[in-house]
Amino acid sequence: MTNNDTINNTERLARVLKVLGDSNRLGIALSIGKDSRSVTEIVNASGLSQTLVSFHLRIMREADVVRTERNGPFIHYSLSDPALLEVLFELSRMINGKRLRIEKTPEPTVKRAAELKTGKALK
Amino acid sequence: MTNNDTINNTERLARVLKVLGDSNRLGIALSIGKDSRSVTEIVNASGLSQTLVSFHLRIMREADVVRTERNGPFIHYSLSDPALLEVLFELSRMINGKRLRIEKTPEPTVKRAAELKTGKALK
DNA sequence: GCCTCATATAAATAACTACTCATATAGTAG
DNA sequence: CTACTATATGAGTAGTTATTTATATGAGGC
Repeated sequence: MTNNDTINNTERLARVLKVLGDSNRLGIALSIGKDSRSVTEIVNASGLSQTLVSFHLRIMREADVVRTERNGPFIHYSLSDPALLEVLFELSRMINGKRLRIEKTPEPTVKRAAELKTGKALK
Repeated sequence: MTNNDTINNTERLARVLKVLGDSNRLGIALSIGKDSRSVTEIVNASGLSQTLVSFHLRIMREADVVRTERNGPFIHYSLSDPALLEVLFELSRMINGKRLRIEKTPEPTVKRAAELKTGKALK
């Protein structure tokens, strides 16, 4: 592996991180999830204007974060690699830590949740 | 967890992603790695100006991506959560796929490295 | 063909970001 | 205290980005 490859890999990674580093786009990615969603669905879920959603979807498309598929008058968007979600959840866990997770929290036990409520686990 | 928490979690995640979504900052984070590096070391490793490195380090510090510790005249920076590296490597693997890894590849065996050299593993 | 719905694109702009250059602060040695 | 090294900060700026408004394209039904 040449040094140049490393640079390019870093840059490619940075590009994707930047694309996801906008809360509107991140929200869109999370709302697509493992599924496939039409623009209208995304618009409704996000509360953003159709134009703005299309704008962000284009950026995500060009960064190859999402894929499109036409279905009649609809264009359905899905994550190019749904495994992205796991990475995002993991990062979210790291960042939001004891503050719980993004979306429906998948695994915290009742006991753990109780600790969080009392602030006991927050140090 | 209220809906508001979700929004805040998403925003916090986006903020960190944005911080890492600049190739200079990402490079700095990767060059710090599991270690602790002085500003001068980072400057030398990155080839960026001291001012620019300090500028980016401040952004990373304020996003809590890095921590500082003073040692005499030096200020050493380290990743707040070194596990961040694994997440970045995983994402990099997803993105750069068969195109090899970032930095010194941590784990590929000799055999694997040989395959990579011949391009055999690149499909 | 025309109408409607779904989506994309273009242009304009305000806000933000990375960067440079100059300067300041802080630690250590003498 | 002075000199030197290490690091941070402030001001200025060019370039980028998110957003809005207006308009275009494209598919399906009539």
